[in-house]
Parts: sequence; structure tokens; C-alpha cells
Amino acid sequence: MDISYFGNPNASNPYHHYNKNNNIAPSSSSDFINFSDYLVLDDVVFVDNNNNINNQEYYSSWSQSSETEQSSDKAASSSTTTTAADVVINQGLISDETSINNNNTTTTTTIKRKTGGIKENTVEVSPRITFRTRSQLEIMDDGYKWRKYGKKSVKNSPNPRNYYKCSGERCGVKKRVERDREDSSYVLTTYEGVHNHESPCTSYYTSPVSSNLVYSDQWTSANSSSSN
DNA sequence: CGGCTTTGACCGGCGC
DNA sequence: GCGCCGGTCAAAGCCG
Ligand SMILES: [Zn+2]
Repeated sequence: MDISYFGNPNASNPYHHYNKNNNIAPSSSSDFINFSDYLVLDDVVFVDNNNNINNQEYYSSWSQSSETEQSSDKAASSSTTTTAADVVINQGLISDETSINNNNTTTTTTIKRKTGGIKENTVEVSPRITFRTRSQLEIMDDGYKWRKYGKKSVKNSPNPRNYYKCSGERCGVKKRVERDREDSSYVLTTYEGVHNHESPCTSYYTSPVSSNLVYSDQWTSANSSSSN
């Protein structure tokens, strides 16, 4: 799965596709933004297997967010200076997902559904994914248009948290951006929901080589003219 | 004028 | 019930 499906905040890096295949790490962009060290999926942290920026594999997880304690638990577990691995261990939330460790070909997808609601069978699966990105700027063009609808100060953190909603018609995908409480040089970008439309920067074209329909992101070629 | 920010009000869940 | 807390609303303002 391509991580840009979720609207990767690092998408402003025009070379993020190259990084997956080649070892080309343009210094111009790495000075600006380094790729996430790990991902947080529904408040579950997945550490990259080999901590290699150029060979990252990504894991996806759909999970119904029925728990609200996780944030407080995380706060407790990260009271001391923790590395990414510590967070995972302390939370102990990947018990069923341990198979992903050290096996970069295994992609574990967990699907939980809230069943037996008093109301309808409104199985409202809202995947939540969080990127932790080292960046000085938190305004990152990920290809979608976001409308800010709130700002709140985070407890125990000097940094506020911004709330965005996708401007797409009938699309309720939400996004929150805040600076890491521990290390303000990191930005936590959390996406929630699935777009009911394509990214306005997504295009399809016919490959001149194979004449197959190829999926592409325009920021590889048109990112410089991105609006915002 | 239309779409977006800003910002305090508001609201629901939860713990006491 | 009350107050905290995280999240959302919406009126007013800003900007092209
Ligand atoms: Zn959308």
C-alpha cells in the first residue's frame, strides 16, 4: 500500500517515491524534512523494521477507536524520555501484531469493528493514522485541501493542536496537527477517516513504456506550484 | 463575495 | 452534579 493514500504529510517531499526504491536521499529535502521514524496507527506505534529511511515498509491497520484511555496511558508511559521502541513496549498494544517485527514482507492488517451497537449496525470504521515527522514547518501540503476548524492547547504541552477537516464535498476526513510534546522538532499529524474522493493532486496517466495505466502523484512534478 | 482562520462558546464523556 | 478535558461549532474577521 502506498502511504500517500492517507495523505502523507511528507508528501511535500517530491522524492518520497524515489526514496522507497533507490538510495537517493536528496540533501536539499532531507535538510528540510526527515521521514518519520515510525508510524502511529490508531494510537498504536509501529517502529520501522530497519530504521532505514530509504527502505521503510509501512503497515496499515483499521481499528475502531472505542478506547479513549490510550492517550492517558501513553502519557504515563512516555513520562520519561522514551524512544520509539519504548513506547511500543510500554503500551503493549501490538501483542497480536508482533509478527510484523523483523519481517519486512509481512503486512499485518487488523480490522476491528464495533459490533452490537444499541443503535443500528452502523459499523463506522474510521481508521486513524498518525505520522511523526521531523519538520520545522507544520503546514505541509499533502495533496488535500484542509479547512481548519479548531485549535486547542494540549494539556502538559506548550504546543497547541490544530484541527482540520477535508474541504471535499461530503468528505469528513479529519486531521490534527501538533508538535510532539517531548521533542518539539517533531510534528504529529493524525489522519482520521477515508476520503470519498481522490486527492486533487492525484492523476492517472498512460505509461509511455508499458502503456498501462499508472498511478501517479502530481507533486513529483507539480509540487512547486501547489497552492496554499 | 466566497472560502478560509480565528477564537471563544459549547458540548458530551468521564472521574470524583 | 460539577469540573476538567478533548473535540466541535459558528460568528466575526480576514483575504483573494
Ligand atoms: Zn477528503
